[in-house]
Amino acid sequence: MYWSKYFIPTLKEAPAGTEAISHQLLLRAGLVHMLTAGVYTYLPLGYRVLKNVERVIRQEMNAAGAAELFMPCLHPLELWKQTGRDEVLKDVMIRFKDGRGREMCLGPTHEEVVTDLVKNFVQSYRQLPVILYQIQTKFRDEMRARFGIVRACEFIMKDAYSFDRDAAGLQKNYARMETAYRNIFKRLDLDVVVVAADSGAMGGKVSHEFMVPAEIGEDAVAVCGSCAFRGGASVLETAGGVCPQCGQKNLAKSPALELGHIFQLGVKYSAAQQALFLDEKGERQPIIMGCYGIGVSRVVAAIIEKHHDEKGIIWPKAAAPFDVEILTLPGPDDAEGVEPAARELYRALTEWGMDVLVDDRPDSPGRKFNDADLIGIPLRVTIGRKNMAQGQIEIKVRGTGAMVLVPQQEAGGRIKEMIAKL
RNA sequence: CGGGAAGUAGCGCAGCUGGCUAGCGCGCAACGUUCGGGACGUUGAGGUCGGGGGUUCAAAUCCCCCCUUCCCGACCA
Repeated sequence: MYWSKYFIPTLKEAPAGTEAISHQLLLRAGLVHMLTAGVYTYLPLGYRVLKNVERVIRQEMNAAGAAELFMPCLHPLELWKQTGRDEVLKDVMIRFKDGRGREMCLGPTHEEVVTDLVKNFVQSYRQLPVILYQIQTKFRDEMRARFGIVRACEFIMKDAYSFDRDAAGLQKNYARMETAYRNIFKRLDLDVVVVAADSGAMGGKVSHEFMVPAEIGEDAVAVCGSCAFRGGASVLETAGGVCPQCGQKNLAKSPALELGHIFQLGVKYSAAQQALFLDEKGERQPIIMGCYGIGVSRVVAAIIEKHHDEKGIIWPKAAAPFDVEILTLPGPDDAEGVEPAARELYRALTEWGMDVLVDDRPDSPGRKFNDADLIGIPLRVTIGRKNMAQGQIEIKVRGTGAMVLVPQQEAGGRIKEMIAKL
């Protein structure tokens, strides 16, 4: 991809009224644009990041045996009345009447819809277990949207639902999902704390939240300053400031962002919606359910919150919109062949399967360097007239600042090696 | 939904105790000079001063109502 043909509207200054670092960098790096409070457009670069996060999630979900589908966001309110959640969630639900006068809502979550689906197709224990998931837009009428895409009215969520014949099956799928979640966050370089949580309006008895300590967090976790211990905020009350792992009195409360939440729902929905199956004895039983959510767009904000410096974003490899940015600094007549060298390297790297962005804009070096730092692509390859006169190309790692000069012919190979090490 | 702050060019802001043609920086367009860390010069385009009402000879500026955004709190599957 060539920058001059792409669409990356970077900003020199942070827009007024932005507080969170991730919010500022999302806007400054040209990743998102606000339409109205809590409603954002994902610009090409931000959309690439979103798709990368989704890819990681899909891979782990598929590996865990979940099947992807895609449910509607437009729901008849009638369905929600079956579980009474039209009342429970009425404050966050965006409701309206359609042209025929039917009461409708935009889905804030999908338990009712997926349960309705499954009850149509599952009649026997032989058809269980099954895990379904989707990555889809959710709508919540937040009274106070906050911190850019951290808490939005329209956002992307991965929601999975497990259906089992018994409690043992649920335990198994629950554990499987927890493992998948740990893998997902690890691959995205997010150091999550898993804590037992309240199930709230979702129902069920057991639930766990996946939290990442972050300044802008609206929840809290306990963090030990002396060892690697991290735990739920409740530890602070029970342990009274003494770390349960190392015994030091160095336990502190840290704000944290909730990125995922998994629930053992039991039969709350299946019973209310009559999602029943026949067991071996020929008796009708409600399906045992679990549900598993990840705030995909919030994960994007969390990654930025955790991976940036004063100059901009430092993308972890798995989320980065591109693997490599080639930055050209040709002279007026390009006697040194900067542009041809960039095109050749772009071709070679792309053939090797890398995603490459070439900043071919005819702008000043300062602007191009600063934009490169801002958008935070893991490797920056500078092809400039001075180094090219010596037949050399510069490669710099965004995260560490490590820089090497290599002969032009070896650049492709070196980049490949360096990418592999990230 | 309670409390606070703010809306002036695409972005960041000044002007506001009423007074000349609404200004600055960035960005944008053209030309020239530059060319490894947000270059320089010249010229130029770009505005319902958030909206409505009122006071006044005169309103970006004062008063009232509304809208929007941000922050704190309540809420948050």
